[in-house]
Amino acid sequence: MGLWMGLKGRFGRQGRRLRATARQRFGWRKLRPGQQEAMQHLLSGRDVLLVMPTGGGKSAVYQVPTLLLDGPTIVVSPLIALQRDQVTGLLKAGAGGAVAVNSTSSVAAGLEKVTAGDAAFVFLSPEQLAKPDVVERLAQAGPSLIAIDEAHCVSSWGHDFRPDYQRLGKVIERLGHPPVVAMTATAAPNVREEIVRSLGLDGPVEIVRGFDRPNISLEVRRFVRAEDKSEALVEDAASREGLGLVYVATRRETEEYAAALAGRGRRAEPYHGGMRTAERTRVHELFTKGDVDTVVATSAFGMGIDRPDVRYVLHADPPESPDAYYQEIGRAGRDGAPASAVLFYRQEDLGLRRFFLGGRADGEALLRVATLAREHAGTVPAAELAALLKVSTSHLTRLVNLLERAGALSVTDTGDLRYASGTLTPEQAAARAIELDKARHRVDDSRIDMMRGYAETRGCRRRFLLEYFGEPYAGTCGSCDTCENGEASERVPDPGKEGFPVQAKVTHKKWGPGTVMSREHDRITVLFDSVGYKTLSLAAVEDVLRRA
DNA sequence: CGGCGTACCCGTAGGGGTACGCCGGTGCTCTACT
Repeated sequence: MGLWMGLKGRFGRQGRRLRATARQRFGWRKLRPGQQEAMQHLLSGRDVLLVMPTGGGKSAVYQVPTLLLDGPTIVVSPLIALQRDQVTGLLKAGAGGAVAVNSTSSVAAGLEKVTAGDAAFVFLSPEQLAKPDVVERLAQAGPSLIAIDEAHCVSSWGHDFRPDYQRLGKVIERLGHPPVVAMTATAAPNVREEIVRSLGLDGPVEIVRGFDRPNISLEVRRFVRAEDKSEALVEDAASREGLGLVYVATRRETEEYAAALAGRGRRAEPYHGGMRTAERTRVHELFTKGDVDTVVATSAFGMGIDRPDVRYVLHADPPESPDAYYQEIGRAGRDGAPASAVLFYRQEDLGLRRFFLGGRADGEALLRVATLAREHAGTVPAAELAALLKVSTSHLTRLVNLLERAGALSVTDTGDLRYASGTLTPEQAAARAIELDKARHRVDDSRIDMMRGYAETRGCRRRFLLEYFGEPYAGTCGSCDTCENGEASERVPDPGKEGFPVQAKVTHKKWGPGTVMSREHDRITVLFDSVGYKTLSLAAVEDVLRRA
């Protein structure tokens, strides 16, 4: 059956058309594993969740089918710079018109191109798609596909930072829900679930390829004193060959480390979101040309960077989750040659990440939004409510998202709000919204705990990461520090066939349902729906945990 | 959450101790003015 499907997929008529289009219009002589499969699912009308490393050819998955379908493909992309690069690339390839619709040029003129049929690809930010008239125009153009680039942003940016990400599900519906492909380079199982839920994907095919990056060696170096850590990092970076990245947590650190490395005779440049655009562009170009040794950056440097020969990615501070960490180290060694990822770790440095998670939702404000919406018979324009409450529209969007999930509010196609529940009082609605927000906070917190788990594990680090992403990994990798010093092999877990094997569904007395993500010889880590990741001692687990 | 700078204490000279407040990431968009 599997073989037959494979043959049918490879030699089918549709497959031939896809490969011919890829060759003739884009000059790609071969499709990579997973690409054709994803394309065929899209052509047959299925939604697809595509998890592939950067450089793995995710864009091709929507680009090729677009040329076989009527109507434009709408691409949701988080950064204007990314949109620009993609448009330039498509225009150069001459693969149908492409346009980016954003605040840097006339939105009306861009949409005109789309309705006139001059653009097979339209790139937009979620913020553009928050405008009902923009969505209306796109709907009229009869889109054939929707592609969500960097789909993990739905989860990592959608809650507070860029709340319009949480509204994309509604937009997809409004656009008639043509086949959707959500693309990302990393996502743990609960992040994948959130992407699917939030976008409202309909029975999506999940395609995961190239997750393990065996050419990247993994190492964690632990420190007690901050000074020792930074000295060791500078020493390490200064002695390395080739192009590299150093990730830090604050803008100030980018300057400090870059200066320290420059003092050691390295061509080092800082990069962060607070720099002037021209300066950011300059550093980006130096990196693209390879005219720099090390870029010292906050998380602002990443999406859209594309060099195959990054040899090392050092972290002066841990990121907020293994997802973010894997994304950042995944920028090393795309050429397949050996590369290293080293985390310079102090437990205290996780504190800043906990701070960045931010505070709890504003209960007062939630109650006021709910109360005002209910007092209004019918609908209220969101802008009016924002003015009345004296909050920014993005803050209001955040509150509305929570109240909508709590079942108290609904948002009309034109962006107006309506109190949707006949049974919930505003007080109950606010209380529910607060509970939802708390739950998300618990899960985010647990991801920081998992980052600590990675840094402090004495087992194989690669196994830790891959199991975190839901990919069972037998044995040890041989190319991380714990494998090399022999500790990992002493700690190979028993497979746990009798008790709680990896991927087993379990139920906890207090935390409810979850999935076993990893085992060490004396403990297991379980991903719970309600509270995120919890590590449990096997000795103490019998009374509280059972197989579901 | 943790690091860092500042003010202040002590008690008579100078610097060590501590308490307190502030700061810290990611980008879209729209508006006003050059």
